[in-house]
Amino acid sequence: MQTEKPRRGRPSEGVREAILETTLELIGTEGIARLTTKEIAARAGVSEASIYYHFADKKALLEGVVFEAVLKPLQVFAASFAERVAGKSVREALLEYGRALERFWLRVLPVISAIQADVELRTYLRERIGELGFGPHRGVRIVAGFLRQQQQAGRVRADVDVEAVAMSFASTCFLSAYQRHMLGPGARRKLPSLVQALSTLADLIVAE
Amino acid sequence: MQTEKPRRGRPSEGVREAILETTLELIGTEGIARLTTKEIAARAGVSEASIYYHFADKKALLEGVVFEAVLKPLQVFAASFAERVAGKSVREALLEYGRALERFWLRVLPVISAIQADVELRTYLRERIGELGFGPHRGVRIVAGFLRQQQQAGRVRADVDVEAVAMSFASTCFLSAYQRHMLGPGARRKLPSLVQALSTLADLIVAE
DNA sequence: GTCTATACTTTGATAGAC
DNA sequence: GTCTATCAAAGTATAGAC
Repeated sequence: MQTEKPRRGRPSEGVREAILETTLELIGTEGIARLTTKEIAARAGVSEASIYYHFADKKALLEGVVFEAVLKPLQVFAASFAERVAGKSVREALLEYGRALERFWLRVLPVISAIQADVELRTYLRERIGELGFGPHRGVRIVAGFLRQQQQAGRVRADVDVEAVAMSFASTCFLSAYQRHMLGPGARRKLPSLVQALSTLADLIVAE
Repeated sequence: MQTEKPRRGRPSEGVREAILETTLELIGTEGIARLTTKEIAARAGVSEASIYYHFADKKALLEGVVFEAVLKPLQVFAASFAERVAGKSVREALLEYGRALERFWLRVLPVISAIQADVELRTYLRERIGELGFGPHRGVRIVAGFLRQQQQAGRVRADVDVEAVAMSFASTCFLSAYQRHMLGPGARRKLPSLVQALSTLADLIVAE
C-alpha cells in the first residue's frame, strides 16, 4: 500500500518555483506597482492559467514571494550568528557580522520596500513577523547578548550600555544597505564605508 | 499695464492642493500599489476630470506628491541644523538633532517607500536627488562637520573618526524611524529608545 | 499540470456641457 | 475650472481542451 502519490519528485517541472522567482525578480527591477500576472507569465515562460493553478490568486502569489524571499531567509540568518563570530575578537566579530547583516538587508530590502506599497501585503508581513517574533530588534538583541558576554569577560568596557551600542551597530548596517537600495548601485560612495563606521564603533567600546 | 492675470489669488479653490494632499494620505494608508485616480477623486471630493485638468497624467500627479512631500521638506530640513544646535552641548545637540531627524524620516518614509514600488518614480526621485545633491550622506556630513568643530574645541575626543560616528548617529535615527514605519505604530518598544542609543553614542565620544 | 481562449472588471484618460 | 458621461486598454481570473 503506497502512501506516496505516483510519479513523485517534481511531477512536471519547477513551474511553481519559476513563477516565484520571476515575480521576485520583477519586483526588484520594475517594482510592484505595475506588476501584472501577464508579465509574470510571459517572463517565466508559462501561461497565466498556470499561475492560477499554483496560487489561489495574485495576493496568494505575492504572499508566497514574501515568505520565500523575506521570512525564510530571516529564519536562516537569525540562526547563523554564533558560528559567524566563533573565536573572533570583538572587533573582528562585529565586522564579520556587520557585513553579513548588510548583505542580508540588501537581498531583502527590495521586497520589504515593495510590501509597503500594498496594505494587504503589509498586514500579512506584520502578522507573520509578529507570529515569528522577528523584527529589527532581533538582530539588536543578538548582538547585545554577544557584547554583554564579552563585557563580562572584560573585553568590552564595563560602563557601556550594550543594548544601545548594539542598536547603533545594527542601524549602521541597515542604513548602509538602504542607501544602496534607494539610490541604486550607481550611487558613489558618499557615505563612510560600513567597515570604517563599524571599526570606529568597535574601537570606542573595547576595553583598553 | 497689468502683468498679473486677472482674478488672482486662488481662482477657484485649492483643488490642486486637495488632490495632492489626498493622494499623499492615501499612499500612507493604502499604499501606492492599488492607488487609483477614481479613489483620489472620490476622497478629495472632486471629479476625476479635475485631476487631469491640474496634472498631465497620473505620473505627473505622483511626481508632484514626491516633490511636495519629500524634496521640499528635505530642502527645508537641511537648512535647519545650525539653529537647532546653537549654544548646546555636544550631547544635547546630538539628542536635539537626532529627534528632529527621526521625525523627519517618519514623515517622509511612507512616500519614499511607496516610490520604491514604481520604477519611473524611483528614477524620478533619484534624478532629483542627484540634481539637488541630497541623500543620507548630507545628514551625515552636517553632523560630521559639527563634531569636527567640537573636536577642535576640545569637547570631543581627539582620536575618534567623526565621519564614522556621524554615520552611526544618522543610521540610528533612521532605523528608529524605519522600524516604526515598517511594523506600525502598534509595534511595542522592542528596541532601545532613540534617546538611549544616542546618549550612549554621545557618552562614548565626549572628551573626559 | 499546462495550455489557449475568453469572460468580466477596473483603470487611466478624454469629450463636451456648464 | 469643474462636472457628468463615456471609452479603449489593461487587468484579474476562469473554462475547457489536451
